[in-house]
Amino acid sequence: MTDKTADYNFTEIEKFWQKKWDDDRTFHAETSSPSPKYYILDMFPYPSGAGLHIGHPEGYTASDILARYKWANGFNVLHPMGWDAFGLPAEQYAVKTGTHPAATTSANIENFRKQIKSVGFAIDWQREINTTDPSYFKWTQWIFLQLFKMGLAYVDEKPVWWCPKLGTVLANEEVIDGKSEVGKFPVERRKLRQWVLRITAYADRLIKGLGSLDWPDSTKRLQTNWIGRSEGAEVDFEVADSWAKGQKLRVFTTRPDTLYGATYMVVAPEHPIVDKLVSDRQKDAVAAYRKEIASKSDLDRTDLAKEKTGVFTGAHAINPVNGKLIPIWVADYVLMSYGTGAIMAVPAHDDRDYEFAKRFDLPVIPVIEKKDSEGNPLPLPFCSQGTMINSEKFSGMDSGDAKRAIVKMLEDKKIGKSSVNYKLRDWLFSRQRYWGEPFPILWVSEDAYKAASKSAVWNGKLPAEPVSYKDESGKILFALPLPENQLPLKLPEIENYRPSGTGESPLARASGWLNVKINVSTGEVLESADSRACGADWVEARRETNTMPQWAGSCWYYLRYCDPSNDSAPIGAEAEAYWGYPDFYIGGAEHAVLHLLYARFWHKVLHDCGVLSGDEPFKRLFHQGIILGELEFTGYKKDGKWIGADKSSEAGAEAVKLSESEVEKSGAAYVLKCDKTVTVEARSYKMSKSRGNVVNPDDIISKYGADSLRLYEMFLGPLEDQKPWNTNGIEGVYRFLKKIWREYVGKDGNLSEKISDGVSDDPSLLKALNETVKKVTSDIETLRFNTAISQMMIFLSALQKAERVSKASAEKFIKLLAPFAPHIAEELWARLGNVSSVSKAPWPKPEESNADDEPVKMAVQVNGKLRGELTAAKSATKDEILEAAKSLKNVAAFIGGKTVVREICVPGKIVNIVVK
RNA sequence: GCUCGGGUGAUGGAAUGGUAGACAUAGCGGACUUAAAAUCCGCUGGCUUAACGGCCGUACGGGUUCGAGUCCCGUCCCGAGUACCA
Repeated sequence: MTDKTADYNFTEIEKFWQKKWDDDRTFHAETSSPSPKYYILDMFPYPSGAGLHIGHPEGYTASDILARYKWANGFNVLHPMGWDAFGLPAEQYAVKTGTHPAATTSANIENFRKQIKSVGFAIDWQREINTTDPSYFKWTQWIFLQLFKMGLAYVDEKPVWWCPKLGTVLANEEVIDGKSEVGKFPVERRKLRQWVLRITAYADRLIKGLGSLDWPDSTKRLQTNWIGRSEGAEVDFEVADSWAKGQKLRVFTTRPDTLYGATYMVVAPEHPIVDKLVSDRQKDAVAAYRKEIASKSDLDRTDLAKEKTGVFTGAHAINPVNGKLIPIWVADYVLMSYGTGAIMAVPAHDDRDYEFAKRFDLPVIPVIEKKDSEGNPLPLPFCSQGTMINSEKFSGMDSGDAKRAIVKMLEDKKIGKSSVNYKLRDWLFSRQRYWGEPFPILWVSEDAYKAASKSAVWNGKLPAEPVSYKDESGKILFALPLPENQLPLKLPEIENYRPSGTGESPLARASGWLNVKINVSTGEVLESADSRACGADWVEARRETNTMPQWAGSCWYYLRYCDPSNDSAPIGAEAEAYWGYPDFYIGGAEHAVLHLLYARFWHKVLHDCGVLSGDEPFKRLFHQGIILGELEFTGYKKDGKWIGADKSSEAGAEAVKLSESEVEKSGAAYVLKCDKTVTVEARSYKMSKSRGNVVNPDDIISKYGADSLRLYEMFLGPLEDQKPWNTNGIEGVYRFLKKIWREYVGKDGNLSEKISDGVSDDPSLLKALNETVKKVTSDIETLRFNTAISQMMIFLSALQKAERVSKASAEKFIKLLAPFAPHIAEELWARLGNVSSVSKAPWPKPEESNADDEPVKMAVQVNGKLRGELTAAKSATKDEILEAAKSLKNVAAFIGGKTVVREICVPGKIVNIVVK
């Protein structure tokens, strides 16, 4: 313990115990432990230059409470921390200042580690990891090679989001409303050679796997929608016109039951078949339309979505079910990237087709009928199920049955088949940046690739289909994986971190690193200029200049914590067998689709290639809600109407005068006790630098201590809710801690005289303590920390009122407090005479009371309205309780002169007497 | 538009269908103090009553129930996600 000061000197206490936990490695988890394991994972932070945000300690405190609670329950707990340290900010800083991103990163990590330690988390710092450490990204690269080998990584020249300002491409997920997620810069479409991961091959498994997971429903739904599986059919339509005889137009539809209602077809402007379809007469119009669309960014295309556009090709298709001729149009509301890039349009039963048909005066034929609750037919268009009409032999059928019947007919006639489509696209995996993991790939000629494929070095390391592309000079280059013994492939030192602007990363400027020779029999790599690289086996090779996106390192970090220094595998078999995967994973909901989907994908891949035994990484997931800034004044309302938007508003001048003194006095804008008809409106916003409402955890810790910060963040409200910060509110938990201190520590600094061995506690104190043990235990299990803290506050009031307390009870309470406020708990635990850490002391068990004569309070209602209250023994019979209830003065008054029709008595809860 | 989530005192929030507002903040009053801070005690949803008590009250309108903040139907408002995915 610290020196026996009489005051609650939180700064000294917290420093002392943080150092002791560090020195003693109190929270180090051994893989060889005989105890049951519990693995608690936080989403690791990006160590930004801005330092710890007030939101970080929220999730970390929650997981820390759980970790400490599990330690106290005899578990061997893995609660690690690490750094997701590749990323754009450090690189942008490098572009500006020339500082190496590694230097920025390591300084930021230092700062983050210091800040996180100052909150007093029970973290196993022996297992700290850093995604930018070569011993870590060696395995990120190794995993990429597994993906490559399995044919799940390929290159593709395709339109991608290019951000000129950032000089890089971005993933779909990183583009929000036509702007980059980072920096909010405009983006455009560009065709570039990119690495892509075949996540779509896992689409079904990624949906199915969700079923067994203990995740928030909303997150499961988000992922399911993101993958966007839809079942339907592919149908071939023959083109009727002479100039396009024999052409077939294949469409995807989820509603084959509406086939008889198809009155026209639409192909995407980019669809290659358009050239073949277009008639001479429509040639110019179609060309003009396609040009117009091509010049538009996707943002414009979406913006124009209000009014549908399109143009007739001049061609017609034959509806395969009824032989009718229907016109084929080109329109940008059909996307080339989904389905087949062509649709059959059924305006009667699709909103978009209906809108288009109305605009261009195309026929609308209803083929399904449905009536509302009053028996009136639903107006067109409606997209639900119903009874088939206008559909020849299918008329009269239920549309769901017709769907199956029509698909079967199409399959029999071989003009269609059932089919599944996904919204999910393959994962664009390369970035034109410096500060990321380099791809362990060399580009070589076809001959070199063939030679290498015969060598034992690459035996079983190459994909079934070689990955290749044609460079600007027309030469075809093949992707040859770097032999595993040459990992990690480190980044070269360069002077200029600016993107090359041509679509290549700054790595393209590191010519010594870039251009190498590789020995196709031994796999050795040397710089091009190296004189040792001579002989027939040595061939020219160029390294891949792209780097991996930031997601790569975070896709598997949870595995590395289990075995952080293993240099022969990403995770060893023993570590995997013992730790398995996180029992509990907590982090923000903003990662609901990206990180959490990518990590699941990699996990399944690693399972498939035999590295892992399990198929899903995160069995139990929880999202903490974000902490918003303090409530801010937004304006005044009078009789429900806005009378002033801000303090200076003239319209609200009178109201401002009325309330300003109150506002001044309380120092908070949202207090109103003025004119009753005037309300002050306030709301809270996300914390941001520009708004100036950022709360720095360091300031809170120096003013109130880490224990207060932890307690307050947990007391703020339910963990999963968004909630506003309120610096005033922290006074409450700070007072709570000071009160505890005063109950335990006397004025002389010794243990309070109130606490002594050998006294027996007052029954009411014992009861309060027992209730607190129960409530705190169950609330930790269910992560309801706010009510657990309330309960401890209730116990403290009981303790303050008691004249004496036994040492045993005093210790019990400290054990309950320890996960929440570990520093003060350790200090008081030590002052109570204990030598080892309170964090390892066994968790208190509630004592079940058997006393039948224990009095319980019950409410008494007459006709459902509360009329009185009574106290009865726990063992009292219903009759006894009812009699007591009826004899209550107020109850008697309400039932007097009336007939009792029913009596409800729930012992221990409530009595309700129904009278007439 | 669609899909979720949510509307409870001045504020953050409590309430397995069973005494609405626990706990805390802010406020008011009091004790201690030369004073302030700190600390302790009391009050604090609205209306009504001298008081006991009564009436109303969980966004709004209905319903189920002995009993509804909680369950069901409809409406309004706020927040999040998503968007021509055929």
